[in-house]
This record gives sequence, C-alpha cells and structure tokens, in this order.
Amino acid sequence: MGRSPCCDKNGVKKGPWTAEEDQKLIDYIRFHGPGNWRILPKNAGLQRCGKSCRLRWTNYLRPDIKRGRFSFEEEEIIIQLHSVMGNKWSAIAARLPGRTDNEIKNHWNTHIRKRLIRSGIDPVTHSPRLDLLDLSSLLGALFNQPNFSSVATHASSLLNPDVLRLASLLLPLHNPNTVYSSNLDQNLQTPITSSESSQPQAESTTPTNNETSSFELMNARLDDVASADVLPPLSESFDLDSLMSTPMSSPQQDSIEAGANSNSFFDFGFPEDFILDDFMF
DNA sequence: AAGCCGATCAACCGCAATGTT
DNA sequence: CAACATTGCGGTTGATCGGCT
Repeated sequence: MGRSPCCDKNGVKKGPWTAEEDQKLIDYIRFHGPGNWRILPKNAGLQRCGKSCRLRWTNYLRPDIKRGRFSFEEEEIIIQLHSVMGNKWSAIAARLPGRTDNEIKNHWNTHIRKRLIRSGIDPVTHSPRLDLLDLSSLLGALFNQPNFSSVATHASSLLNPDVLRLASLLLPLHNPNTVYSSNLDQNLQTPITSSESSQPQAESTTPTNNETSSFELMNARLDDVASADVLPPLSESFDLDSLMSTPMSSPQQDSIEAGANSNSFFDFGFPEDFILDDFMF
C-alpha cells in the first residue's frame, strides 16, 4: 500500500501562519468543530493542507492550551512520566492538562534534558551517567581497604555486579602503579601492579599508548578472570558500550522500559547489614 | 553597527496505526 | 480482505531572537 500524500502540493502554503489564517481556522472550527481535516482548509478558505491545519489547531490555537513557562511541578511530572514512558510525548501530554505533546517535547529537548545531563543523570535511562563517574576514584579506595573482603561484599550489594567487576578490571589499566593485590581477596586474582613489585606483571601493567590496545587488553582480562569467586560473572546482557557513552536518544524507544531496567547499574537500596562507617576512611 | 552563534519553538516530514469503503 | 483515506505520533528542520564579540 503506497503512502498517500497528505495534501496536494500545488497551491498549498507552508511556513508560519498569519493572524488572518489563524482567525479563519478558529472561526471555522468554532462553527463546525474540529475534524475532517482533509476538507477543512478548502471549506475554511485556507491555502493550507489539512495536516497543517490540524497541527496549528492542536498545538497552538486550541482554547484549552496553557501558554507560558513550565512550572517546577510540571517539569517534575514530565521527568517522572518520561522515566516510565520514554519519548511517548502524547501519553505524557495526556497527563498534563493544557500542554501539548509538541510543547513538552520541545521543553524536554531544550531545558529538561540539558538540566539532567548537567546533574549527571542520563536523560534516556534516568540513571547516573557512568561515563561521568570516575570509577577508579570511587572504587580504588575500596580496593585498598585492609578488610577488602567485607568491603567487597558491601560493594557488591551496592553496585550492579557488572559494574563492580568491570571496575576491578579497569583499575590496573587506569593506574598501572597502584598496588591492589596485597589488599585484595586472592580470589580476585588481580595482579600486583606496583613498580616495586618483585613479580613482573607484563600483562596488566603494560603502558598503552592508545585506546584500542587498552580495550583489547581489557577484553582479554574479561576472559582471564572469569572464574573469580568474589564477584559474579558478567551477565550475558552486559553491554560495555553502554558504559562508555550515552547516545542522545535511542532508536529503540519501544524497549525503553527494558532498557531502563537493564541500565540500572546503580542500586541505591542499602542492605540491612550495611554500615556506612565501613566506607569512611 | 554588523556579524556570528546558540537557544528556542512553531511547523514540517515521514511513518505507523486505525478507520472506511 | 485489499485498497485507500485519515489521524496521530515522534523526529527533525528552519525562522527568529537575543546575547556576545
């Protein structure tokens, strides 16, 4: 089935609406009501296609539209709804009386999205952006704790295991001179990477001059430590790319809910036996 | 004063879903 | 049931404006 053109291109005006055109459209809809957009422009004496008339009415001329700035409460509602619905602007608009989907979409892209990014929140997943977090500073201190085993247990409860595991792999790459193994549970099998170490650690301490070799090394390490006990294995759904960068928008918005779940790397629910002081140095 | 640039938002485009014949 | 028409939706574009140099 071929796609039918929305209107006859000949003699159809495009671009901004004039006040006169607005008035014609308002007068017609007041008398006849909205709908029949195909024949509306002809009957209303407008040189526009029906689609353009419908958009002008629903997004601008409708009498129940609330103009003006979005309130803080409205923004919070939008953020909450977007975290559940994704880019379902019409569904979000249906829960915000007086606001159109187009208006909400524009406001999201020009204000809210930027605000979330500035706050370190991924506007797609509504999770903290890991590419903005310095995992080595976050976890390096944990890994240097004398009682690492208990710390690791707590950390495993706090963080998504995939992230924790990845961080344990990345740390030696990030800072080759850092000593880990003396403080680590031996099950981690993370090599000593100190310049004072008597054991050469060619594999993980090799300075890398480019990103590619680091990633190759990291991928090799993913396999090498697959049998570690402290941290669970990487899940099959784990996607390294998702940690490295966050796209502006996902083409697969249908899977937004699944995506939100699979990308919830941080679990901020504290275990019952969690003692905050254990993490204070 | 003029030009540049980023922000904003109305409007358009293309596609999909739904309705009608 | 197929063909076509209509409507709705989300992504993108481009005109406009204000701030800055």
